[in-house]
Amino acid sequence: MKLHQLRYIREVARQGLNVSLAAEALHTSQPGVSKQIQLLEEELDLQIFKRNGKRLIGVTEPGRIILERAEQVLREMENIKRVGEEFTHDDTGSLTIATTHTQARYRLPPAVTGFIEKYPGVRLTIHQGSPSQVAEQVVAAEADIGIATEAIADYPELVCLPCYQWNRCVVVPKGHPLLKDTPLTLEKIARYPVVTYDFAFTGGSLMTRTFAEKGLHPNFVLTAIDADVIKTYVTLGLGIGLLAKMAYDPDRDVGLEMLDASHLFPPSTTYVAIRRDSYLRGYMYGFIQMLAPHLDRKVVDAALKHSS
Amino acid sequence: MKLHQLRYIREVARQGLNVSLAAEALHTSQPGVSKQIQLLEEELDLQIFKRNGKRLIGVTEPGRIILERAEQVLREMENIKRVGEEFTHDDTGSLTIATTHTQARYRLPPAVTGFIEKYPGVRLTIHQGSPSQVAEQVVAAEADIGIATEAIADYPELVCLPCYQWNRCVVVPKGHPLLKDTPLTLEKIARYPVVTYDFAFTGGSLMTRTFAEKGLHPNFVLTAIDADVIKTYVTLGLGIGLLAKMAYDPDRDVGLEMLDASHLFPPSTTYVAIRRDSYLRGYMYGFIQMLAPHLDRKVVDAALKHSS
DNA sequence: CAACGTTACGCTCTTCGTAAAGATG
DNA sequence: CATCTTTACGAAGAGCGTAACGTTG
Repeated sequence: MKLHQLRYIREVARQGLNVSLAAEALHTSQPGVSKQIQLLEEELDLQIFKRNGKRLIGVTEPGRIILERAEQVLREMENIKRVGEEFTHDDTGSLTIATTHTQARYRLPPAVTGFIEKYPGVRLTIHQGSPSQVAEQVVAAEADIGIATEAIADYPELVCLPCYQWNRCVVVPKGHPLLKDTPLTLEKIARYPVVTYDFAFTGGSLMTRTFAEKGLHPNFVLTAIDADVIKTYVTLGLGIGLLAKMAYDPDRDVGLEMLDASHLFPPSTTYVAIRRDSYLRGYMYGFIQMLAPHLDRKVVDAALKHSS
Repeated sequence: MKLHQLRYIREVARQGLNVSLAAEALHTSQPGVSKQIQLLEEELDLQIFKRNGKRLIGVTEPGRIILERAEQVLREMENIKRVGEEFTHDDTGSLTIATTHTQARYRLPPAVTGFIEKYPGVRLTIHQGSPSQVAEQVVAAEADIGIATEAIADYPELVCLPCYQWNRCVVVPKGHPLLKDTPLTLEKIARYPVVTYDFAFTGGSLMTRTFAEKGLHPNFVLTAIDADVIKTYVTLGLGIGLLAKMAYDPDRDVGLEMLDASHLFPPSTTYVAIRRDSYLRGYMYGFIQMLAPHLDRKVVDAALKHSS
């Protein structure tokens, strides 16, 4: 059993059971891939792929299990390589962060600025997506770190660390009647059309639940994945905006006013998610701590170890 | 980076940093091992082993991490091999169980009997040891399954499943005054010299704690790791025995009488422990269920998946 | 000097790529 | 018949073992 053979079956599976594509992706010849897969199947004495004549048409039950395990092995090999890099070039490498729009736009910038200043040799990449996409990317080891608020604690492969809490606010166009009608309540919000996050997104489902508990069903005229889109439509007078307080910027959002709504909704917690089995580079610990000072190396290591 | 290289560094570490011994254990030549380790270190661009001239005298910090990861990789390769065996020879293989004396002697026999009847092709091995030794063996993948009562839930690498509960009894020589002095209490037990389990062993520490809570400090004249030893000395009149109820056999223990002590001590739970990342053969599920019928394949898989 | 690790070298086995042949839809 | 997989074969390369050399305590 050779590592190459595991790489080959993984790539074939990833390329939709197309051996030719896999060979190309691996910068090798197609017959070589074919051969190695046969050898592996012969050694294990079972079929990994279902075939119809010469075509691969599926993955067998044992094949599925083997593919999972193979991924694990290859990830761990990556980790070993990382250890080498960490100890010889501890200030160069790459960091890929998966996160949602709101975090990327309003919460990460200071940490990112500090990071590129402290670790100029590290290539930083940010992938944006829905919370579940964020989680999936970390699970698939396409991202080193995931930052999101929802749907991220349910993956057994991930360790989640509470990063910070936040709450919501209402934004309205200047001169809106709600500005004088204090204090703000859920009932008053529900009288107006509401523009807010897409339900799949940060805190979306929690908001509807909070309204529903009071028997309220506001008119959600528009749901977006993007706080800037929400604010744009509020400016246009489409309705009032309900979004993360951190997404309101008094300097920039000149046509809008903000009303704190922290007392109306339970606070949400944003988490940092890491694969349990990943080996973290020094600068990754650095980034996490810049984002949440209480998450120092010890805390993160303890969380990783606690259930590895 | 080759799998062989990982095997080599693992074996060298295991053999106390002796390359020659490692080469022998791996059935290969010593220079080959030396060479491959050098190549690996060169590729990773760091030292795995500390050297004094040509002697290996220690493991470097990155080396320690790499060795851990290498073990993980090699274990996972073992698992893949197992998958092959499971699907081609699903009724042959081996099962190694690590457990304590009391479990092996009084609780496992029916399950073992049933097992060898149902799976005659599987070679069964039982390793006996203290609870911590049991746990260590499972962690080191020297045993597939660990069965013990204490000190086994603290290993993050292991998943523990509650197997069954049990409690204690007092055994006394025939005609002992305690037999007529009902009901049995802790105070009455403490009046006599006590023969019981070694403190490191099943329920030992729990018993002393229970006595101490009542301000009692019985005279433990002998502590043993073995229920049969305890009973032997009780027969000899050294004191009264305090042991697991399952360890009393009315047919065999002819010179002894048993007094239930379940009401005096909190019940203990015996757990089955498995490495989180191990691939279980079908017959392993079979054995576990024979031992504890509620632990069917679904339950075990759920527990393994829940935190892998 | 005895035990241990490294270097040197020739041999073997594996792997890879190219070319050709066989299946599939 | 275009696409995809397998078979065949020759060349390059990696790993292994023996033997000789260098170090360590």
